[in-house]
Amino acid sequence: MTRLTPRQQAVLDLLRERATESAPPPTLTGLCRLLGLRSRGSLHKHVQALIAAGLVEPLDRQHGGIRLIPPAPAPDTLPFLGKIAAGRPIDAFPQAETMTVPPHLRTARPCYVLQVTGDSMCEAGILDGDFVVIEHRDSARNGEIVVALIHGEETTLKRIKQEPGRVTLLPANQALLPASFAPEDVAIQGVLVGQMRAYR
Amino acid sequence: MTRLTPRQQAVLDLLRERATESAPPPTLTGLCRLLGLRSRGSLHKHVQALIAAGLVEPLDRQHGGIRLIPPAPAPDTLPFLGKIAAGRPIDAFPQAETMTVPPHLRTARPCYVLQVTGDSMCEAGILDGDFVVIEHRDSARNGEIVVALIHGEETTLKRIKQEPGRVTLLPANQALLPASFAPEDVAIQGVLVGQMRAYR
DNA sequence: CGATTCGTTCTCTTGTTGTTCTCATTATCT
DNA sequence: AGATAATGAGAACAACAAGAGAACGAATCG
Repeated sequence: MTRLTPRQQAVLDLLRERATESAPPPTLTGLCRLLGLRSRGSLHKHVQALIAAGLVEPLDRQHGGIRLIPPAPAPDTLPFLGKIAAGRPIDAFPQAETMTVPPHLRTARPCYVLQVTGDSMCEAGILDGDFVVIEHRDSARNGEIVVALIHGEETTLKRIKQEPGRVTLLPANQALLPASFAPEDVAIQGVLVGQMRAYR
Repeated sequence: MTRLTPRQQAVLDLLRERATESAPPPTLTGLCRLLGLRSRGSLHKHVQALIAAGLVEPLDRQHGGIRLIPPAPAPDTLPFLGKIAAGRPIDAFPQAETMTVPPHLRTARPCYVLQVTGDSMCEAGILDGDFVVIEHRDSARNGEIVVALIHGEETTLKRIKQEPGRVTLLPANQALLPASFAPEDVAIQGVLVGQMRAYR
């Protein structure tokens, strides 16, 4: 497979950008306006190149015109959403960056990546600066390490213990103490499924 | 192979610098501007010398947007050589399996992947079952975590401390003790550059 | 039915790319 | 001093990317 030209890459990026929004797939004419082009014929060449490269699939003609649907955006790249610390909310990046993640560090369900700041989980082998892969879901089993939103404000990475009428978040650092909350004060935002660290 | 001229080395350095960024490979004209040159023809000679030396590869798309890609563009699959433990040699797989590794967990030099068994490095955040990315080289700086072959028999993962006439391997587990050897009894097989863990 | 919009195909033009060539300048070595 | 290599400028060329625009068939809507 030959490499993409810069323009083809731009078209692909735009398609992937629009894919996340719950909007209908754009038409050729719509893409032209988004790219500032005035000729559908020119854009058609780029799209055909993307189809030939297996990066995009055309949709059958149903509602007036053929529309393009972008494919699964590269299975081993996940969105990198920002940093997480004990006691601070997530510093979310405005635009989603991505990070490539080995398949065995993630699950088949939607996942995302955070970078840990702080040593609240150091005894569990999660150090300051590590990257963690989080499976996005809103419930967890006891003993799992979760991303928890407390009081709608703070987001933290802790091991969870759920009892009737009480939720306890346990750090893995002897210098820190467990904290208990009412179940309605804790919202689970994901469960730890993988971890990575670079030594440099 | 003849030596590189100073100018060729400068071009190579610049290409390697730009390689880490996720930007598209530069064009000849772009490189000219970066180097302060006004003639693509002159730069072309240097690039051809680098290609002849096998240090750089041109892209296959001929005529019309050929760009230069620096060598060893870090394929994201590395050989997975087996398991490593404190006190046992590497259980090498007969045929090399491979594992995909994110680019930021490895270096530009040759690397491979091992799986850790045992808890001898647990206080450094490396637990039983973790995967470690090792850069293949035969020397290390003090304080780095290395794969060391002892007496030509046992292979272990430890933090290294090299003194005149003595090499000490320090585990990161209070239950274990450091071990000192003569320099000729310890062969460094690689240095830790990355680590991964799957929770499942 | 006609009007509109869609994808598709085609030609033409423009700009940029890598490539090759000649020539001038400078530094280094014998 | 003279020879050699390194370096750069600049011109010229063919190949390609990219866009504009026209034309065609098919499908939808009023």
